[in-house]
Amino acid sequence: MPYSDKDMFHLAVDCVIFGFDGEHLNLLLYKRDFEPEKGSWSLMGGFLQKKETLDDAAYRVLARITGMRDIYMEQLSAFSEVDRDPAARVVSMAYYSLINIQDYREDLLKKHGAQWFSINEIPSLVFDHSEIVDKALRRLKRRAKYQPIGFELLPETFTITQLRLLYEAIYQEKLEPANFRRKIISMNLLDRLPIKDMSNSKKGAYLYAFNKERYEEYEASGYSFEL
Amino acid sequence: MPYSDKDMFHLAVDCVIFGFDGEHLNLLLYKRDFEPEKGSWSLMGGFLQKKETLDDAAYRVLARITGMRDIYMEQLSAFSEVDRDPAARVVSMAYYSLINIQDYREDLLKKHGAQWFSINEIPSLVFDHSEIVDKALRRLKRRAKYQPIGFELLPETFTITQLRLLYEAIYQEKLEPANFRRKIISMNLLDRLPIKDMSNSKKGAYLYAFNKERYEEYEASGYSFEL
DNA sequence: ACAAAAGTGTTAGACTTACACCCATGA
DNA sequence: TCATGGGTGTAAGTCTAACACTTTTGT
Repeated sequence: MPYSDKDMFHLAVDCVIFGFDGEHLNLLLYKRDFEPEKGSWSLMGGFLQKKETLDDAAYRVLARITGMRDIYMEQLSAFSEVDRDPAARVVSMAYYSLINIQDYREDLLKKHGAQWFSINEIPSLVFDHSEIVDKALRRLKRRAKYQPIGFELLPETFTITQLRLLYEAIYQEKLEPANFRRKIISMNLLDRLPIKDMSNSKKGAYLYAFNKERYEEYEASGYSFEL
Repeated sequence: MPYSDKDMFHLAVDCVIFGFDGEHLNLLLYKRDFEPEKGSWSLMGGFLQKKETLDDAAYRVLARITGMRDIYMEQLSAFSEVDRDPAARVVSMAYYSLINIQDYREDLLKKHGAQWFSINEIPSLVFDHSEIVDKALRRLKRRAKYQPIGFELLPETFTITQLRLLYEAIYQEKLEPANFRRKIISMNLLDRLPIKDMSNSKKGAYLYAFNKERYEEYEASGYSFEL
């Protein structure tokens, strides 16, 4: 048996799940339902199983809690401090994902004791989960600037104002509406639909959809998204 | 015993080690000295041990092969395909590191059958190591643009021309000497020493040193490095 | 003197920022 | 008609790209 002299480890995945409610960036947490630290707020997690990849495991956890598939998800970082889980040595791969908050299945959240928290009001978390969230937030801020991932947090169609509010929530700073609008439109990645959203103004605001195919073409020919 | 019903895994680290020889970006590889795939070119790696973190393990591997400490190193990504190592299930955490090629200990490299390869002439590698290298290269290109990590690949002091050649090797494209010089100097992160390097020109070129403290101050007050 | 690398100057055009202004419409 | 969010215009200032030019010194 090869490597039989080598140590073996429990491997877990922990998911930092972001959602945007139109105003604040939110984080999905749940009350841990097993020991140790049962009852404390925690990221969603689960153990890696023999016949799956880490990505598989992360999607499995996400689907269990939210009922959603086809979610934007990305590896964040491994956390491997020897005593991070006081009960046993567990190495955790952290993932972060961006979901359209309207798609989540309320019943599943309830069932798992899950709850959305504004990123400005995050409670204290078990183990090193606060550190994980911190890292995820920093990563999200950077990524949002240089890759078109913001759209993952919005519905299929959205107004430029909604998009700006999202970026303001991510960056935690105000953006000039006029300049933001021109910049994002000049990238030519949004398709304007012949429909207006009348819910926020009398004039109505055109709805747009992100054109992923076009982005991928541009990207392949050396273009790089920014801001 | 908590979690006793959960699967356990072998955990490895694999290190993508970059060096710059003044002209090309290089990668340190070694001939694998144990089965499976003994004799094939491979990244440096090792198994995680019970009482160390993944970072510890990566530094341990690096020190064993190069004799160096205090090296720039960063987690890249976990690779966890079920059959990535045909001999057994091994989940690998990939790291990449940047070293000053002049510091490496030739004797240790020889002893381990290690060798530098230009990134344009990388041989085929065992398992998924080519994929790991590919990812590391893409990460390095991005990082170099937005963080001052290039300096890790140069000696303590260097000329602006050396720095430019490094960036040209990373980006794989030519840069305007005049504009590059002005841009990097305008960042105010380099200290000019009262010494000239006479080895490449009759006029001589001033040597500079990266001022890390100043960078960290700037960074703390919101500045962000670019290009 | 001249070749060659180091380093400075200059200018056109692109992009950013800030803010003034016009538009459409429900109440 | 007027208040409100949606959307366009514009001009000053900054940044970039390209390339011409000057500096220094070993041979």
